Amino acid sequence: MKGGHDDSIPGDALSECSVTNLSKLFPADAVDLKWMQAPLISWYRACKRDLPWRWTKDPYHIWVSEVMLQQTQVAAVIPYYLKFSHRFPDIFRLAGADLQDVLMIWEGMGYYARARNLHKAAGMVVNRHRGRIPDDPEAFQSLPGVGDYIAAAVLSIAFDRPLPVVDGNVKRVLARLMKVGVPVNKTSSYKIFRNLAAAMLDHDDPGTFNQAVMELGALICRPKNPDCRACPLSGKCRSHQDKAAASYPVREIKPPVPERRQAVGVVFRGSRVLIVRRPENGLLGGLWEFPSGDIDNGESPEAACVRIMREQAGLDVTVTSLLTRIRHTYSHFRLKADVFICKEASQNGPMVAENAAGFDASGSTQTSEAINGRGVWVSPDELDRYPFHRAAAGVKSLILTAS
DNA sequence: AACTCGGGGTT
DNA sequence: AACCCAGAGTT
Repeated sequence: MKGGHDDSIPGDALSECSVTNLSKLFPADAVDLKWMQAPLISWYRACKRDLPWRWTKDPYHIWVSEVMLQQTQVAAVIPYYLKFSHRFPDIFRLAGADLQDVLMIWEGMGYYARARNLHKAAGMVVNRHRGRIPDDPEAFQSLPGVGDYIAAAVLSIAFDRPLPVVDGNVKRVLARLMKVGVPVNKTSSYKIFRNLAAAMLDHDDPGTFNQAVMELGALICRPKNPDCRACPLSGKCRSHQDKAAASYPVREIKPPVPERRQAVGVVFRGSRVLIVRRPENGLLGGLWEFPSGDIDNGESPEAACVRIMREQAGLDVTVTSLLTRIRHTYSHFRLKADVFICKEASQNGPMVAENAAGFDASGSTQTSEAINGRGVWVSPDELDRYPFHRAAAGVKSLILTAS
C-alpha cells in the first residue's frame, strides 16, 4: 500500500494497546466509534430475532442462555434452553440437582464442561451469595465457566453494566468495519478487539448494544455472503468501501486434525448390556458410552476390543461380529471406530455390577465405587436414563432398534 | 500462547 | 469437505 493512505490495521501493528492509546494506533476518526450506536440500535430494534431468552432480564436465565450459546449456534440452543429452563426454572433448582440430571438435559449439545461448570457455579452462588448472582464483574467471573464473555454479556444484559462483549460476531464486525488485519483466532489479537469493543460500547444501554452488535454479525455481517446492502453501518465500513468485506476477518490457518482409531465393545449378559461412565473431567466427561479405547499401533481392532473390555470392565470376551463403524469429527481429532459385538468367555465379572441395582431411577451413581466407578449392566429400555455422547448415541440407537 | 474441549448449521 | 459458531480452562 504505497502512496495511498491506508487506514487498515496491519497484522503486526500492536503488541499492546489500551482504550486510551488507541488514538496512537488508529487515525483519529478510527477511535470514534460512537457514531454506530444510534444506527445499530435502531436497526436492532427493528430486525432482532424473537429468541426465548430475550423475554427476560432475569440474570439466571440470561446466564444459562449465554453458556449454551458458547460456540453453539442460536438455532441449536433454543430447544436445549427451553428444556433446561423447564427442568431447572431457577438457580436453586439447578444447584440442588444431580450432575447426571443436568448432563441428561445437556446430552448432545457438546462441550459438556459448560454443564459441569454451570452446575458447580450455581451451587457456589447459592452458598456464597444466597442465590443472588453477583453484579460485580470480579465476583461473577471468579465462578467456574464464567470468563470475559459470559461476565460481560450477563452483567450488561441483566444489570446494565457497561462491559463490552467480544465474541466471534463482534470480532468479525470490527475486523470488517475497521479492516483489522490481525488474525481473529489468535490469542494475541484479543486485546485489540476488546479495546475496540470498549470504544464503541454504548454506556447508556450496554446490554442492548452488545446484543445488537452480535445480532448484526449473525444476520447481516455473516461469515459468508455478508448482506452489506442491508447493513446500517455500511456507509462507514472500511472494508465495504474498499469492496473487501470478503477479505475480513483474517484468520490463521490451522493444520488438519489427526485421525484417531478406536475399538468399541458391546457385550450382553442375558438381556442386559454393559455401559460405562467416562471420568468426570476431560473429553466427554461424565457421559456414558459402551466400553471403548484407542487401538495401539500394530494392534488389530478385534484385539484392541478384547484388551479394552478386560482393562475397563475386567471382562474376558471374544469378538463375535462387527456391529457398525463410527466416523465422528471432534474439534481436534477425527474418530474412526469399529464397534464389535462381544461374548463373555467366563461368567464372572468381578469389576462390574451384576445389575443396575446400584443406580437409582435417574441414573445417578450413588454406589459407583462398589462397581469400580465405571460400569453397569442395563436393559435396553433403560438406556435412555443415561446421558450418552453423540457417537455412543448412534450405537445406542442400533441396540434399541435391534431389541 | 497454544492446546483442549462437541456437535451441527452453512456454504 | 471446510468453516465457524453469543468461549473457557488448562498447560
